[in-house]
Amino acid sequence: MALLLLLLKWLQWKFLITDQAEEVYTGFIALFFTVLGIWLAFRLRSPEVRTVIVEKEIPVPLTADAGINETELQKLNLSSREYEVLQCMSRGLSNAEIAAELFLSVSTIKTHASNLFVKMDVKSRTQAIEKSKRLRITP
Amino acid sequence: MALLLLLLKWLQWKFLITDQAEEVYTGFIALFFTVLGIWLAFRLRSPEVRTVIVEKEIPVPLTADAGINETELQKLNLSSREYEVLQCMSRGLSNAEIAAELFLSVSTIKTHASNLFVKMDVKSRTQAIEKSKRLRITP
DNA sequence: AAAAGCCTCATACTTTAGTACCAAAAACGG
DNA sequence: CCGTTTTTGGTACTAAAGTATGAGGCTTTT
Repeated sequence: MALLLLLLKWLQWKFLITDQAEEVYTGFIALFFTVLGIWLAFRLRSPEVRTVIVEKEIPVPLTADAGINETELQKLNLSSREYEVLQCMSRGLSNAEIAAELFLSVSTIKTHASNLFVKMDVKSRTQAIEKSKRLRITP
Repeated sequence: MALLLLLLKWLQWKFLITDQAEEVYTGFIALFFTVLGIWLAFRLRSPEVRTVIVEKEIPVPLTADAGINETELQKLNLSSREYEVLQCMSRGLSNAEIAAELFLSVSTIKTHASNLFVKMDVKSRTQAIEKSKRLRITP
Protein backbone atom coordinates (compact mmCIF):
# COMPACT_ATOMS: atom_id res chain seq x y z
CA MET A 1 0.00 0.00 0.00
CA ALA A 2 2.80 2.38 0.94
CA LEU A 3 4.59 1.40 -2.25
CA LEU A 4 1.47 2.12 -4.23
CA LEU A 5 1.12 5.56 -2.68
CA LEU A 6 4.74 6.37 -3.56
CA LEU A 7 4.08 5.25 -7.12
CA LEU A 8 1.03 7.47 -7.20
CA LYS A 9 3.03 10.46 -5.99
CA TRP A 10 5.67 9.79 -8.60
CA LEU A 11 3.14 9.54 -11.37
CA GLN A 12 1.50 12.75 -10.19
CA TRP A 13 4.80 14.60 -10.05
CA LYS A 14 5.89 13.32 -13.46
CA PHE A 15 2.70 14.39 -15.10
CA LEU A 16 2.82 17.86 -13.52
CA ILE A 17 6.40 18.35 -14.64
CA THR A 18 5.73 17.26 -18.14
CA ASP A 19 2.57 19.33 -18.11
CA GLN A 20 0.45 16.57 -19.70
CA ALA A 21 -3.22 16.95 -20.22
CA GLU A 22 -5.09 16.36 -17.00
CA GLU A 23 -7.55 14.00 -18.68
CA VAL A 24 -4.78 11.58 -19.54
CA TYR A 25 -3.47 11.72 -16.01
CA THR A 26 -6.89 11.03 -14.56
CA GLY A 27 -7.39 8.20 -17.02
CA PHE A 28 -4.21 6.54 -15.89
CA ILE A 29 -5.20 6.89 -12.27
CA ALA A 30 -8.62 5.43 -12.98
CA LEU A 31 -7.21 2.54 -14.96
CA PHE A 32 -4.64 1.81 -12.31
CA PHE A 33 -7.05 1.80 -9.43
CA THR A 34 -9.58 -0.19 -11.34
CA VAL A 35 -6.96 -2.87 -11.85
CA LEU A 36 -6.02 -2.49 -8.19
CA GLY A 37 -9.66 -3.02 -7.20
CA ILE A 38 -9.98 -6.08 -9.37
CA TRP A 39 -6.78 -7.46 -7.90
CA LEU A 40 -7.98 -6.75 -4.37
CA ALA A 41 -11.28 -8.41 -5.11
CA PHE A 42 -9.53 -11.52 -6.32
CA ARG A 43 -7.26 -11.56 -3.31
CA LEU A 44 -9.82 -10.85 -0.64
CA ARG A 45 -12.85 -12.66 -1.88
CA SER A 46 -13.40 -15.93 -0.11
CA PRO A 47 -14.21 -18.72 -2.52
CA GLU A 48 -17.77 -19.85 -2.66
CA VAL A 49 -18.06 -23.19 -0.94
CA ARG A 50 -20.67 -25.51 -2.26
CA THR A 51 -21.27 -28.49 -0.03
CA VAL A 52 -22.48 -31.58 -1.80
CA ILE A 53 -23.77 -34.34 0.42
CA VAL A 54 -23.27 -37.72 -1.16
CA GLU A 55 -25.28 -40.49 0.43
CA LYS A 56 -23.15 -43.55 0.81
CA GLU A 57 -24.79 -46.86 1.66
CA ILE A 58 -22.93 -48.94 4.15
CA PRO A 59 -24.07 -52.48 4.92
CA VAL A 60 -24.62 -52.96 8.61
CA PRO A 61 -24.59 -56.41 10.21
CA LEU A 62 -28.05 -55.83 11.64
CA THR A 63 -27.37 -56.38 15.32
CA ALA A 64 -29.86 -58.42 17.25
CA ASP A 65 -32.24 -55.89 18.73
CA ALA A 66 -31.21 -52.95 16.58
CA GLY A 67 -34.22 -53.04 14.36
CA ILE A 68 -37.10 -54.24 16.49
CA ASN A 69 -40.13 -53.28 14.49
CA GLU A 70 -42.20 -51.39 17.07
CA THR A 71 -44.87 -50.57 14.53
CA GLU A 72 -45.64 -54.15 13.58
CA LEU A 73 -45.38 -55.17 17.21
CA GLN A 74 -48.06 -52.69 18.23
CA LYS A 75 -50.32 -53.82 15.40
CA LEU A 76 -50.41 -57.32 16.88
CA ASN A 77 -51.63 -55.86 20.19
CA LEU A 78 -49.88 -58.52 22.26
CA SER A 79 -49.95 -58.33 26.03
CA SER A 80 -46.63 -58.13 27.83
CA ARG A 81 -46.79 -61.76 28.94
CA GLU A 82 -47.71 -62.94 25.48
CA TYR A 83 -44.76 -61.07 24.04
CA GLU A 84 -42.46 -62.61 26.63
CA VAL A 85 -43.67 -66.07 25.66
CA LEU A 86 -43.18 -65.25 21.99
CA GLN A 87 -39.62 -64.14 22.64
CA CYS A 88 -38.89 -67.39 24.48
CA MET A 89 -40.44 -69.37 21.62
CA SER A 90 -38.17 -67.58 19.16
CA ARG A 91 -35.22 -68.77 21.20
CA GLY A 92 -36.33 -72.32 20.57
CA LEU A 93 -37.60 -73.02 24.08
CA SER A 94 -40.31 -75.59 24.77
CA ASN A 95 -43.40 -74.79 26.80
CA ALA A 96 -41.87 -76.47 29.83
CA GLU A 97 -38.66 -74.45 29.50
CA ILE A 98 -40.60 -71.22 29.10
CA ALA A 99 -42.67 -72.07 32.18
CA ALA A 100 -39.49 -72.65 34.16
CA GLU A 101 -37.92 -69.42 32.96
CA LEU A 102 -40.96 -67.28 33.75
CA PHE A 103 -41.89 -69.17 36.95
CA LEU A 104 -45.26 -70.15 35.54
CA SER A 105 -47.12 -73.40 34.99
CA VAL A 106 -47.15 -75.09 31.60
CA SER A 107 -50.91 -74.49 31.54
CA THR A 108 -50.37 -70.76 31.66
CA ILE A 109 -47.81 -70.94 28.87
CA LYS A 110 -50.24 -72.91 26.76
CA THR A 111 -52.95 -70.35 27.37
CA HIS A 112 -50.65 -67.49 26.43
CA ALA A 113 -49.48 -69.43 23.40
CA SER A 114 -53.00 -70.06 22.15
CA ASN A 115 -54.02 -66.41 22.58
CA LEU A 116 -50.76 -65.45 20.93
CA PHE A 117 -51.48 -67.58 17.87
CA VAL A 118 -54.92 -66.06 17.47
CA LYS A 119 -53.54 -62.51 17.65
CA MET A 120 -50.73 -63.32 15.24
CA ASP A 121 -53.06 -65.22 12.92
CA VAL A 122 -50.90 -68.34 12.90
CA LYS A 123 -51.59 -71.94 13.79
CA SER A 124 -48.37 -73.20 15.36
CA ARG A 125 -45.35 -72.00 17.27
CA THR A 126 -43.13 -72.52 14.22
CA GLN A 127 -45.33 -70.19 12.17
CA ALA A 128 -45.27 -67.71 15.04
CA ILE A 129 -41.48 -67.84 15.11
CA GLU A 130 -41.21 -67.43 11.36
CA LYS A 131 -43.59 -64.48 11.35
CA SER A 132 -42.01 -62.77 14.34
CA LYS A 133 -38.59 -63.01 12.75
CA ARG A 134 -39.88 -61.89 9.39
CA LEU A 135 -41.56 -58.84 10.97
CA ARG A 136 -38.47 -58.30 13.09
CA ILE A 137 -40.37 -58.23 16.37
CA THR A 138 -37.95 -60.78 17.86
CA PRO A 139 -34.16 -60.97 17.42
CA MET B 1 -19.88 3.08 -18.18
CA ALA B 2 -20.94 6.22 -20.01
CA LEU B 3 -22.69 7.36 -16.87
CA LEU B 4 -19.56 6.78 -14.88
CA LEU B 5 -17.45 8.81 -17.30
CA LEU B 6 -19.92 11.66 -17.06
CA LEU B 7 -19.73 11.47 -13.30
CA LEU B 8 -15.95 11.54 -13.55
CA LYS B 9 -16.03 14.60 -15.77
CA TRP B 10 -18.39 16.32 -13.39
CA LEU B 11 -16.19 15.53 -10.41
CA GLN B 12 -13.16 16.76 -12.31
CA TRP B 13 -14.87 19.99 -13.30
CA LYS B 14 -16.19 20.61 -9.81
CA PHE B 15 -12.80 20.13 -8.23
CA LEU B 16 -11.13 22.38 -10.74
CA ILE B 17 -13.70 25.10 -10.23
CA THR B 18 -13.48 24.99 -6.50
CA ASP B 19 -9.74 24.83 -6.77
CA GLN B 20 -9.37 21.95 -4.32
CA ALA B 21 -6.10 20.38 -3.57
CA GLU B 22 -5.08 17.98 -6.29
CA GLU B 23 -4.21 15.25 -3.77
CA VAL B 24 -7.78 15.14 -2.48
CA TYR B 25 -9.11 14.97 -5.99
CA THR B 26 -6.72 12.15 -6.90
CA GLY B 27 -7.63 10.33 -3.69
CA PHE B 28 -11.30 10.43 -4.57
CA ILE B 29 -10.60 9.16 -8.05
CA ALA B 30 -8.46 6.37 -6.65
CA LEU B 31 -11.05 5.34 -4.10
CA PHE B 32 -13.85 5.43 -6.64
CA PHE B 33 -12.07 3.32 -9.20
CA THR B 34 -10.84 0.90 -6.61
CA VAL B 35 -14.45 0.31 -5.59
CA LEU B 36 -15.36 0.14 -9.27
CA GLY B 37 -12.68 -2.50 -9.83
CA ILE B 38 -13.87 -4.56 -6.90
CA TRP B 39 -17.44 -4.28 -8.12
CA LEU B 40 -16.42 -5.28 -11.64
CA ALA B 41 -14.47 -8.21 -10.31
CA PHE B 42 -17.44 -9.44 -8.33
CA ARG B 43 -19.81 -8.95 -11.23
CA LEU B 44 -17.75 -10.42 -14.03
CA ARG B 45 -15.78 -13.13 -12.35
CA SER B 46 -17.25 -16.59 -12.59
CA PRO B 47 -17.61 -17.72 -9.02
CA GLU B 48 -14.90 -20.01 -7.78
CA VAL B 49 -16.68 -23.08 -6.47
CA ARG B 50 -14.98 -25.32 -4.05
CA THR B 51 -17.05 -28.47 -3.89
CA VAL B 52 -16.88 -30.27 -0.60
CA ILE B 53 -18.16 -33.81 -0.74
CA VAL B 54 -19.49 -35.01 2.56
CA GLU B 55 -20.24 -38.70 2.65
CA LYS B 56 -23.38 -39.44 4.62
CA GLU B 57 -23.52 -43.03 5.76
CA ILE B 58 -26.86 -44.75 5.47
CA PRO B 59 -27.13 -48.05 7.28
CA VAL B 60 -28.62 -50.71 5.03
CA PRO B 61 -29.74 -53.90 6.70
CA LEU B 62 -28.26 -56.97 5.20
CA THR B 63 -30.85 -58.93 3.29
CA ALA B 64 -31.75 -62.21 4.88
CA ASP B 65 -30.32 -64.63 2.36
CA ALA B 66 -27.37 -62.44 1.40
CA GLY B 67 -25.02 -64.24 3.68
CA ILE B 68 -25.97 -67.94 3.63
CA ASN B 69 -23.23 -69.38 5.75
CA GLU B 70 -21.85 -72.13 3.55
CA THR B 71 -19.12 -72.91 6.04
CA GLU B 72 -21.46 -73.65 8.92
CA LEU B 73 -23.79 -75.49 6.58
CA GLN B 74 -21.02 -77.87 5.51
CA LYS B 75 -20.00 -78.43 9.12
CA LEU B 76 -23.44 -79.86 9.85
CA ASN B 77 -22.98 -82.38 7.03
CA LEU B 78 -26.68 -82.43 6.17
CA SER B 79 -27.89 -84.41 3.21
CA SER B 80 -29.73 -82.53 0.48
CA ARG B 81 -33.12 -83.86 1.58
CA GLU B 82 -32.43 -83.02 5.19
CA TYR B 83 -31.51 -79.50 4.22
CA GLU B 84 -34.70 -79.19 2.19
CA VAL B 85 -36.73 -80.29 5.19
CA LEU B 86 -34.86 -77.82 7.38
CA GLN B 87 -35.64 -74.99 4.98
CA CYS B 88 -39.32 -75.90 5.01
CA MET B 89 -39.27 -76.02 8.80
CA SER B 90 -37.77 -72.54 8.88
CA ARG B 91 -40.73 -71.34 6.84
CA GLY B 92 -43.01 -72.53 9.61
CA LEU B 93 -44.40 -75.55 7.80
CA SER B 94 -45.71 -78.59 9.66
CA ASN B 95 -44.55 -82.11 8.83
CA ALA B 96 -47.74 -82.71 6.84
CA GLU B 97 -47.22 -79.51 4.82
CA ILE B 98 -43.59 -80.39 4.15
CA ALA B 99 -44.63 -83.87 3.03
CA ALA B 100 -47.16 -82.36 0.63
CA GLU B 101 -44.63 -79.88 -0.75
CA LEU B 102 -41.93 -82.49 -1.35
CA PHE B 103 -44.35 -85.24 -2.44
CA LEU B 104 -43.27 -87.50 0.40
CA SER B 105 -45.03 -89.29 3.23
CA VAL B 106 -45.13 -87.82 6.72
CA SER B 107 -43.08 -90.82 7.86
CA THR B 108 -40.24 -89.82 5.61
CA ILE B 109 -40.36 -86.24 6.86
CA LYS B 110 -40.21 -87.50 10.42
CA THR B 111 -37.21 -89.66 9.62
CA HIS B 112 -35.41 -86.76 7.99
CA ALA B 113 -36.36 -84.51 10.88
CA SER B 114 -34.98 -86.88 13.48
CA ASN B 115 -31.71 -87.36 11.61
CA LEU B 116 -31.58 -83.62 11.14
CA PHE B 117 -31.93 -82.96 14.85
CA VAL B 118 -29.12 -85.36 15.67
CA LYS B 119 -26.78 -83.75 13.15
CA MET B 120 -27.67 -80.26 14.34
CA ASP B 121 -27.45 -81.30 17.99
CA VAL B 122 -30.90 -80.00 18.84
CA LYS B 123 -33.97 -81.63 20.32
CA SER B 124 -36.90 -79.98 18.59
CA ARG B 125 -37.83 -78.24 15.35
CA THR B 126 -38.02 -74.88 17.13
CA GLN B 127 -34.43 -75.25 18.27
CA ALA B 128 -33.45 -76.31 14.76
CA ILE B 129 -35.13 -73.20 13.35
CA GLU B 130 -33.47 -70.94 15.90
CA LYS B 131 -30.05 -72.43 15.24
CA SER B 132 -30.39 -72.41 11.47
CA LYS B 133 -31.37 -68.75 11.51
CA ARG B 134 -28.64 -67.88 13.99
CA LEU B 135 -26.02 -69.60 11.82
CA ARG B 136 -27.62 -68.05 8.74
CA ILE B 137 -28.07 -71.35 6.94
CA THR B 138 -31.73 -70.53 6.23
CA PRO B 139 -33.26 -67.16 5.24
C1' DA C 1 -69.97 -50.46 41.08
C1' DA C 2 -69.78 -52.79 36.73
C1' DA C 3 -67.30 -54.07 32.64
C1' DA C 4 -63.34 -55.20 30.31
C1' DG C 5 -58.90 -56.97 29.88
C1' DC C 6 -55.04 -59.44 31.64
C1' DC C 7 -52.76 -63.11 34.30
C1' DT C 8 -52.91 -67.26 36.38
C1' DC C 9 -53.97 -72.21 36.58
C1' DA C 10 -56.60 -76.35 35.93
C1' DT C 11 -58.84 -80.36 33.41
C1' DA C 12 -59.91 -82.91 29.38
C1' DC C 13 -59.17 -83.76 24.91
C1' DT C 14 -57.18 -83.84 19.99
C1' DT C 15 -53.46 -83.18 17.12
C1' DT C 16 -48.78 -82.93 16.03
C1' DA C 17 -44.10 -83.84 16.87
C1' DG C 18 -40.62 -86.80 17.91
C1' DT C 19 -38.22 -91.44 18.89
C1' DA C 20 -37.09 -96.19 18.03
C1' DC C 21 -36.70 -99.75 15.07
C1' DC C 22 -37.12 -101.88 10.84
C1' DA C 23 -36.65 -102.48 5.82
C1' DA C 24 -36.29 -101.92 0.85
C1' DA C 25 -34.97 -99.23 -3.26
C1' DA C 26 -31.75 -96.00 -5.20
C1' DA C 27 -27.47 -93.63 -5.63
C1' DC C 28 -22.63 -93.38 -5.24
C1' DG C 29 -17.61 -94.30 -4.74
C1' DG C 30 -13.71 -97.45 -4.83
C1' DC D 1 -19.47 -105.54 -8.07
C1' DC D 2 -19.72 -104.54 -3.26
C1' DG D 3 -20.16 -101.55 0.63
C1' DT D 4 -21.88 -97.25 2.16
C1' DT D 5 -24.89 -93.62 2.26
C1' DT D 6 -29.10 -91.70 1.08
C1' DT D 7 -33.82 -91.82 0.45
C1' DT D 8 -38.04 -93.57 1.17
C1' DG D 9 -41.66 -95.49 4.06
C1' DG D 10 -43.74 -98.24 7.55
C1' DT D 11 -45.43 -99.35 12.66
C1' DA D 12 -45.68 -98.44 17.41
C1' DC D 13 -45.07 -95.66 21.00
C1' DT D 14 -44.10 -91.45 23.93
C1' DA D 15 -43.81 -86.61 24.46
C1' DA D 16 -45.13 -82.28 23.41
C1' DA D 17 -48.08 -78.98 21.42
C1' DG D 18 -52.39 -77.07 20.85
C1' DT D 19 -57.65 -76.38 21.76
C1' DA D 20 -61.69 -75.69 24.56
C1' DT D 21 -63.58 -74.36 28.62
C1' DG D 22 -63.93 -72.68 33.14
C1' DA D 23 -62.57 -70.03 37.04
C1' DG D 24 -60.45 -66.92 40.49
C1' DG D 25 -57.70 -62.70 41.26
C1' DC D 26 -56.03 -58.42 39.65
C1' DT D 27 -55.95 -53.78 37.48
C1' DT D 28 -57.95 -50.28 34.63
C1' DT D 29 -61.61 -48.01 32.51
C1' DT D 30 -66.28 -46.48 32.16
